[in-house]
Amino acid sequence: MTSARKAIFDVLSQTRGHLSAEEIYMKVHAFYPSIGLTSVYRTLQILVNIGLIFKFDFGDGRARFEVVEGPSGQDHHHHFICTGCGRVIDYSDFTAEELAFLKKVEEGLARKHAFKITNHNLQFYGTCNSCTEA
Amino acid sequence: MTSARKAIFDVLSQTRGHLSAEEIYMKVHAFYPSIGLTSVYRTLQILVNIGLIFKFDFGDGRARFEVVEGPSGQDHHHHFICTGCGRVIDYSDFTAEELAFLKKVEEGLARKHAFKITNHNLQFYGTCNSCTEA
DNA sequence: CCCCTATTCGAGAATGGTTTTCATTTTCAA
DNA sequence: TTGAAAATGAAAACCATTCTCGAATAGGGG
Repeated sequence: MTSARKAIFDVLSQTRGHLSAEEIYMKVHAFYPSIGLTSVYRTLQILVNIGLIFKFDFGDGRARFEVVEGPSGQDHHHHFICTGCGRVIDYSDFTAEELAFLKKVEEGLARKHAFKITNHNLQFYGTCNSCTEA
Repeated sequence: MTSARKAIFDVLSQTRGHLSAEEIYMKVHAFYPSIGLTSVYRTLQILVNIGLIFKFDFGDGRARFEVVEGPSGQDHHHHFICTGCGRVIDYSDFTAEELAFLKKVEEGLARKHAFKITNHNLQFYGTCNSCTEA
């Protein structure tokens, strides 16, 4: 891991939530001015493949990235996306029920189709507080 | 709803699974040759907003569309995406457990943040049978 | 320290799905 | 029929992402 890659990973580790490639680029550029946008994209792809970060699509045309952070998905959470204003809120309750449910699905998939699940992504859509009022 | 829009919706209704905008365009074009790709994109956006179709992103750079088809999500299913070959397989088991789990999450979100959930999206990632062997 | 080779880097160009523009056509109510 | 509003298609624009390629860098022997 080179210094450029470490800088990108550090920014992701130290920032909570949903950064786009360009946002990451600007944050890294602040203290590592020689960084190029190409390297950001390249590094993000590597980190996703390694399994250190997640890549999300919230429907606004640009990918978002988050550190996995924590062994065995301890910081695992879901996203609620407001279809009114596009705001994204983390949601991490009901983990026990979720794990039980997901385990069942994984077993079913493995048994019926011989699929090996490594990851999942659950997103909720709806309207947030202020958008419901308006 | 105009004839062009009906043609697009009909194609989606009569085809199972995961069509891209261009695939839809080609299918509609076969019996409605005057259709333009612009109208396909425009109509798809309208149908998504109305709530008649879903829009998915499987990570291959193009959006996929499916009819909602059926009141109160009766044909609801999830997607398993093979990270090896990109294949997408529908999965619709464990609906009872899922509904119970999702209901809890919706209640939690409504209580804690005053969010109103209208939809959700659950995707699984992993390797399919043939990719695991290879 | 210094080569040497493979890897990584950044700038700019290219890519490609999607959106915008805009003039034309169609719709539909009066 | 008529006229305003909505819808249409072709082409251009858009823009996040990827590709290209020559330069810079890393890092393991000598």
